[in-house]
Amino acid sequence: MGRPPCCDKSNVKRGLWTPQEDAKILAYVAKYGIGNWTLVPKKAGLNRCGKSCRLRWTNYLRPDLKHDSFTPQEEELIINLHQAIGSRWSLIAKRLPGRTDNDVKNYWNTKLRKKLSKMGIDPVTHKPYSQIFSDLNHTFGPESPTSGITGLPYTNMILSPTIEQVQDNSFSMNPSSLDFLGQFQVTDQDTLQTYFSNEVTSSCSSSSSSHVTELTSPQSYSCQQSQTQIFTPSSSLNNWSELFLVHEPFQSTEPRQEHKNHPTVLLQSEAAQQCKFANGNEYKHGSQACDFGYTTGEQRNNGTEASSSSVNSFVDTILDQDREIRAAFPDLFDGSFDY
DNA sequence: AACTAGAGCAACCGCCAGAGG
DNA sequence: ACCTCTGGCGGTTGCTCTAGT
Repeated sequence: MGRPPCCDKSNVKRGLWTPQEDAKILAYVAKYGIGNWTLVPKKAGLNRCGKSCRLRWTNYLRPDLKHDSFTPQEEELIINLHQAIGSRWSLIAKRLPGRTDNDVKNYWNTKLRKKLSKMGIDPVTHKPYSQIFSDLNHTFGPESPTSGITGLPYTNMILSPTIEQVQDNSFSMNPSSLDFLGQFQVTDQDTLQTYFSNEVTSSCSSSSSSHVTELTSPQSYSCQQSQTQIFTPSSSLNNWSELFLVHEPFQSTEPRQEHKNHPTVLLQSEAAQQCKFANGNEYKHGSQACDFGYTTGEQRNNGTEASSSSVNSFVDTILDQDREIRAAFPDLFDGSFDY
């Protein structure tokens, strides 16, 4: 019944490969080509699991692999593709000749994720942290039955980490954490505006004068509007869906109501703030250009009506983004892509 | 010089879909 | 039809190296 096991897993070598073992794999492939990996250990004289041999070949020994560092163009492509299709590393790697899914995954986990976090962008959702906090304000804010701060003037009060938490990186963005809500304080928006305006100002001004082509700092993004706020907490959401799962029950039953006498902080800027890579390419998330933060009610009145992400359902948002993703990367989808 | 923390990366783990027996 | 394996994949671990103290 069934196939025999490929190897005795308790009796195979594990750990790092030696040059001698690599040579055996290379010799085997040169002689027999790529085929049944379960036969490789036996034919090549290796005391390794066939699966391990395959991994060694695909991730390291393949002659077409690049072993040099990632270029800025590759970085940008990874970020764009990750935004489009998530952590489908094999698909992303197929767009990067000479790179494996393991390479791309490692590079993302060690470099790009931190880089985006430092730039005030959540690497999971590719949304600016400010928008996430803004969304949270509408989830746990005055209109939420769980808020506990009802009765406070709505205009300037927002939920936020404390300045100290941001400064010492002790703030956790994991909504599943027991301490998650406890980290928030009710903060006067003006205070935060003052605190973060310096950061935003320097970011915008230096980006406009910078000619660097590598994504090395927040200065690599430029923002074309000035009234934005960037949060840079120490870590990102572990899982964006967790936030929606928390968020959805409160917003799905009834549309969010705005207090006419207290214009609210908008969730998204309708005049989509253009965020660009230093090389001039735009960085977009979802269906709108990258939005670093709030606009005020006054701005809203001067522009078009805001489209709050909490007004649209999560599913609608996903479907909208899906359409754009398919348009941007048509060859990544064969028509059978499902959520 | 010794120690520590963090970064980088190779390798492993566990799951899944499809295929073989 | 059922069971088990293979190949592929994403997530995670743990080792090595390096920079900082």
